[in-house]
Amino acid sequence: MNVEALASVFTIVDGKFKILLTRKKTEPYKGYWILPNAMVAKDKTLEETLEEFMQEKMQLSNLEYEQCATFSAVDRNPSKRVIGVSFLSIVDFRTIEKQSSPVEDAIEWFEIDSLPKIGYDHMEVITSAIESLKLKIRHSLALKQIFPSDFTLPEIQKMYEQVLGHELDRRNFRKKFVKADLIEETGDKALGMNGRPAKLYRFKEEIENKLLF
Amino acid sequence: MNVEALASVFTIVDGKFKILLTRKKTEPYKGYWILPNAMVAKDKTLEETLEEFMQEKMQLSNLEYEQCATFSAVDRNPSKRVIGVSFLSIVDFRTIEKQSSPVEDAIEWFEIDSLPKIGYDHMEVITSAIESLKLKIRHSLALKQIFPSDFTLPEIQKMYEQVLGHELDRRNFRKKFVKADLIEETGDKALGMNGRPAKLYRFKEEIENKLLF
DNA sequence: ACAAAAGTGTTAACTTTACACCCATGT
DNA sequence: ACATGGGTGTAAAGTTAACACTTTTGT
Repeated sequence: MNVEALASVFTIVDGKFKILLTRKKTEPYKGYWILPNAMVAKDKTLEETLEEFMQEKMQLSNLEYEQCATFSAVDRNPSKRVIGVSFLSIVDFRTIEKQSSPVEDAIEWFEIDSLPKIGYDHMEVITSAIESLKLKIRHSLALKQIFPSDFTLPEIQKMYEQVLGHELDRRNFRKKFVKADLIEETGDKALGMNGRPAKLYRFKEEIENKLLF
Repeated sequence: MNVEALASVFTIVDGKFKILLTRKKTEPYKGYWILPNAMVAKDKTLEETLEEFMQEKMQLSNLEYEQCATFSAVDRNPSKRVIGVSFLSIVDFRTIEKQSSPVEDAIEWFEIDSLPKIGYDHMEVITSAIESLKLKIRHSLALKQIFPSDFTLPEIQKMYEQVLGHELDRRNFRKKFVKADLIEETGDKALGMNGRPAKLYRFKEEIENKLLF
């Protein structure tokens, strides 16, 4: 039996939620986009397999992965039987850019509401990952992964509005974060936008994993 | 690569939370207790494999299983490499009793706070299942599985207290369930105990999956 | 000075908690 | 009649939701 690890890696670029996909170069599903994935070797755990693959082939290191779901439909891969274990990761886009190698032509970030044609059962995997993500971002620790430092409250609010699917009140949103004792001002301001510049924040060193929404 | 499905089946007997284990009859881990588990065949999904096994070997049919976690440590099984996918199920004990066959000597229900010696990495699997259970019973739909009908509020409260690990106020507990519009009286009362008999309830036909705690 | 986006405070509605007495049964 | 456990109401505290004006920047 073959077992593969699949990664649904999410990030935020310019206030838009995006997922990392790679284009398949060979049949089956040639030209379709799929999730990064790697077959598990006999002497590796799923997590080791995934981390190595993501580092070597996707130029993404030091990501944190969380198990998400396992897919075992007999025909999910037409070539051979493969059981897929999916992982969820959320990263800070600014960190990625620093690490990324010059050119990786078959790797791209897509907005989650305008995905290209997806190969295998990966649309199902993505849908399940987004559901897990909805649950996950309700907890404060998850946010610290996406926004390790230097975020503005309007930024983080926009992310919530996209993932939760509805608008939130700016004043109440701010109050929630302040009362939860999660963030502190860095002292700087976000420049380069229209209007009054937003204050920059970071998450405090030691935060509890509180339920926020 | 071998892949197995593992089942953590929970129930309540006389107000006590219990988990189903089987005793291993052969080496390795002879005499230890382990979770029911079945190797996945090439032409079966994990869910099919588990359902068939539980029905044939454990005399438990029509259970609902929910995926829980995947275990891939290289040495988790000393004989050969096996990746384990764990499932969580919660059942009404009265339903089981009706279905169970005369004698199954190596199958037993254990209270979760006094488990026997556990083989393989199954203690880790159980711990992870209990964590998932804690999250799960906060949602109303999960409760409907354990208590399909004819439960009393004190019963369900005792379960919450065990799983959540702290005591709850009887009056506020009741109010929460009534306001959530989840339950209705059957009209009968639970007899055979000391004190005033408790009213019996059932969950309403169509309930939303609300967060209760 | 105007447009754009950020920051802030107060009040009302709702939810949660804390708490004490009465009720129905078995012995 | 008494012991046991179940059922109920109310008030205070805390939380959430609704809402409008002022501030800081770029043009």
